[in-house]
Amino acid sequence: MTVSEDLLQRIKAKYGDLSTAQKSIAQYLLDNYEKAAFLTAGQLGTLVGVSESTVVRFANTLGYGGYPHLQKEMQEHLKRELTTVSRLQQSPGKLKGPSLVHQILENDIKNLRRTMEEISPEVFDRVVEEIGKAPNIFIIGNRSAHCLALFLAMYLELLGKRVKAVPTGVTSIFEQLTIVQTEDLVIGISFPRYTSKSVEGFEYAARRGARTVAITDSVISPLAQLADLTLIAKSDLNSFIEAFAAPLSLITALATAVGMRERENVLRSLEHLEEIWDNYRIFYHGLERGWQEPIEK
Amino acid sequence: MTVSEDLLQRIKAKYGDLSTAQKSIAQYLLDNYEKAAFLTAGQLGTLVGVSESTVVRFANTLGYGGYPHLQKEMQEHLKRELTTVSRLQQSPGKLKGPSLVHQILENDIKNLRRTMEEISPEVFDRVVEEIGKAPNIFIIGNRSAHCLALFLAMYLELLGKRVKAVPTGVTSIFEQLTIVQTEDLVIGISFPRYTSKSVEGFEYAARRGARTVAITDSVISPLAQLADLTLIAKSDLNSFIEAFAAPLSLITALATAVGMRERENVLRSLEHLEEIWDNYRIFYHGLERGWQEPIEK
DNA sequence: CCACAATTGCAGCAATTCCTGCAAAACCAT
DNA sequence: ATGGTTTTGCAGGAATTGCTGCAATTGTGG
Repeated sequence: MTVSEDLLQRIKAKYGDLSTAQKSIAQYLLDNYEKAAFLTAGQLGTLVGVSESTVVRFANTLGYGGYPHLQKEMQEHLKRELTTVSRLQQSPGKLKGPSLVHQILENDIKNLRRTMEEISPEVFDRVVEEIGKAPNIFIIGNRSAHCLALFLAMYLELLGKRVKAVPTGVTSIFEQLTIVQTEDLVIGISFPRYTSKSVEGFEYAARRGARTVAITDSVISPLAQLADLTLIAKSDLNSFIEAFAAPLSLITALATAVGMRERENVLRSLEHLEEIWDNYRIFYHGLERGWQEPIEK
Repeated sequence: MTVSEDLLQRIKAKYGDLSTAQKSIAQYLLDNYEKAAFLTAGQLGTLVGVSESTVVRFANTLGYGGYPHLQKEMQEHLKRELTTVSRLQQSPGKLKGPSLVHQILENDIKNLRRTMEEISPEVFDRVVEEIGKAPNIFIIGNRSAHCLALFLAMYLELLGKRVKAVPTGVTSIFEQLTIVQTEDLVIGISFPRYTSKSVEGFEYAARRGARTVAITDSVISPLAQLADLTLIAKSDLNSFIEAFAAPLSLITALATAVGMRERENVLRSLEHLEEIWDNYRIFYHGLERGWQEPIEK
């Protein structure tokens, strides 16, 4: 816990006693430990302009058992930085222990970051294209992913698309997919542990020649193997429940992008909807906020 | 640029040709490269449960010159993630091409952060209590919030609770809520622009003397006024679509906490479910991972 | 300028990590 | 089952990386 601080503090504490060459190493570490964490003693030495031995002795001076020990500490520091929200680190004694809520929200933040990192804007755009021009859209999603499927379906419908969420229900997925045609788009949403019905349904659709998009958690998911286009959203689960924030966010982005693509149509049909919503009092009227323009600084 | 994609793409390309042991390595790398990047071949092998040799051969199969080469690639990937994220953090929305996806995911990260700051662990715990001891639970959620309601309902059901998601459907919310009793718990989920049906239904339940919990976006939301307990999840919308990542994450945390509260019961009923799942082949079997314990340090 | 101390780099040795031949085990299709 | 193929782990040698004695260098105060 205080491990990462240790490194910085050790350097600070001993900095005065260090020799010139060692000071330059210390300097480099403070500025670039995210690079240094991966270097061998020799490489680090060359980079800083000192010999390998000096680097080793530097580690010893700081009180480490050897260079590998120092290196490990840098790596821990790095890992910590990756997974922890800086805000939490800074906020003082406010939180006694990282409560469960915090752990889970933090985990979802990590998933979102990672998703952001791995998502390919090109693929994303092409998916938006596909959704835009597809005459019919089928969305496969079972169990927990069904909620995601419904969400996507609902918004695409709002945007004037012909959409059908296809869960296993009264009729099997296959039956519901018999009407799929080659121009149609099938979006499969599935995360570990992938439900077999979803995989089979998706496979069936692919074999029938439909265009296929997978929203899943990794390139090696069974859906990704079958799909024309794959969008990755991370969903590391560290409990028995899926962490679906990232997939949901991705789906939100998808729907938004589709909306942007056909701005005119969408605005028109939204205006129309507003009227309906108003007439039928769909929304609560105590706190009506009205339409909000995309703001954000 | 394409360096980091290379690793993923290589894995995807060769994944089919890999053996079982190698697949589990691939799996581990995709989920945990931030840890794997620091490990030696031997350590990685031990962690995944295969021999060092298999790890080395895995690297070769992917086309790398050896394990160090593969390792270097993971490190590059990691470094990239670090720098990208910090860049994104520092200048939100100021990127050269701030793609829509990034904007939206980033916005959701912001929502999660603010939710994390504003959530009260005490209230959260009390809500968990309430859920735990309630004989029946009703979850009100309409339109987009319906997905959230379904999600929560599904998991609570999995945990052995008597739950009913109450959307406007064949019968009105009121009709569905006539059976509510004073010991029962009603959870209302609603975000701007609050659907009137949800507010009215929630109000009705409150007047009937049920215990009430609101999951909503602010203390001044109509639901919060009526509820015994209120959980705040931020959902700043910067488009016509709600950003529901934070509420979803909060709900995930809720369900997890409830699960933890009754660990024994839950584990027992999960074991039972595992059997059922297995017998009926609910999950896809190519990539079966089995039950994973909550790990993380 | 000299003597002495501290620091540095080299070179070779020690330790770790990685690679590969080989036999046992697992798998698979008869 | 059975024979053949593939996969796996082990063991030991190869390569890399880290450590340290020693001599050269630098720096310093007299």
